[in-house]
Amino acid sequence: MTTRPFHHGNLRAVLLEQAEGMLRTVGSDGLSLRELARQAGVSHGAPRSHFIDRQALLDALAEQGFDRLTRAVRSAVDGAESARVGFDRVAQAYVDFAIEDAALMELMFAAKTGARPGAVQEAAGRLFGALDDVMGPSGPTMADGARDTFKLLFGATMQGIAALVASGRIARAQGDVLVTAAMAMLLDSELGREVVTRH
Amino acid sequence: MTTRPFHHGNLRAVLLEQAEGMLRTVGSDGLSLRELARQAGVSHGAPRSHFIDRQALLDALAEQGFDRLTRAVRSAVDGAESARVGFDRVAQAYVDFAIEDAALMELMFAAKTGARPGAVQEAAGRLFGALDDVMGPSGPTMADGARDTFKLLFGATMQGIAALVASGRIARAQGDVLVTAAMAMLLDSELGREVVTRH
DNA sequence: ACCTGAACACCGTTCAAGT
DNA sequence: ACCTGAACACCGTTCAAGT
Repeated sequence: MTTRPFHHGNLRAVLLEQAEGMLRTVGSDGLSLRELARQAGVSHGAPRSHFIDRQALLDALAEQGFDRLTRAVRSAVDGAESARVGFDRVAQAYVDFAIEDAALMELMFAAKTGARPGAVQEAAGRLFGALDDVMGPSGPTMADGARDTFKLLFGATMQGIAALVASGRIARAQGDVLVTAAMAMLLDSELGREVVTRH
Repeated sequence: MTTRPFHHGNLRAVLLEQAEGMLRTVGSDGLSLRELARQAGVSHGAPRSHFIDRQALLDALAEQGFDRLTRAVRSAVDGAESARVGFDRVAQAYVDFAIEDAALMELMFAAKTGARPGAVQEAAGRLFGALDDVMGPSGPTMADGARDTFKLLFGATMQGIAALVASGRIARAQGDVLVTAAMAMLLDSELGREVVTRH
């Protein structure tokens, strides 16, 4: 038998997994390092070996969140027969994620009081990059930055809709209506028709 | 002379004003009731007479924020010669507010872990109502809910753009580009042309 | 009605010490 | 390299007591 049951070299991963669950139940305000350590069966000082402070844990959670959302986006794109269907599925995956893990989403897009570490920004960049795959190849006459504008507008709109649902301001069903309306608006716009090519 | 310099019957207002400033510098995580009491020159138990707990103070801040944003929206609409100009000005005011007071904006649209008190939801409703004034009178052939869909989409998009800027993901200038693109998209869309009448 | 101040449980962070 | 456990300063909340 061993006095260190499972967390032998993987305490960091265990803490992150537990923290993600705790985030869903008590929110980021209620997330406590000491409680996390207790649940993991280690001393309250143990997390220090993996996260320099509480903010470092929150940043790691945000980074992990971006990577998970990126995977969800990629998987939504896979097998979509057109850019239009791909975008509709990505939009739904995006909003689903943001509602299911509202506190995590807030962490990912939180206003930076201090400077954000590079790892989080890079993970955000990977999400941004995944959206390229939905848009198809870049056209020859495409204006500089038009694709970026479209991608950012897409992300901003989905995140805004999800925030309305997560805050209880509107019902989930109305959120779906907004997603449909937003996608029609985005894809049928001049910018959308210029930028989203078929594939 | 008096031992209670200024806070005599208005401690609540003083605490709220200080808290709003504190929110800008340290964020909502760093907002401490005891520090607030210290700055106001009262004992650490004094805030309890006005806010039952920390969450009650945060809710009061959110409510106050909605009312201030509502005033900003109303003032942006005043004197606008057309719905189009009105919406452009409202959009700018909205994003300005959200960037200047990013932490407050997060509080206003935060995911509800517990139930939100009615006062906050009502203040949010007043903001929503102010947007009606920008849209002009409702047309006779207008589909049910189309106006609501448009208003919500407008708010969601602006909030999403502001979150991208506030989180340092994009620069302020790029945020302005997104606002312009979003307004063109919204107003030129089928929904927009149906819903925004001239006045 | 509003504020004081002691008391309590909890927290994040630091750090010397162990393995 | 990773974890323990004491120590410290700080916090939210409660509550009897004062005015």
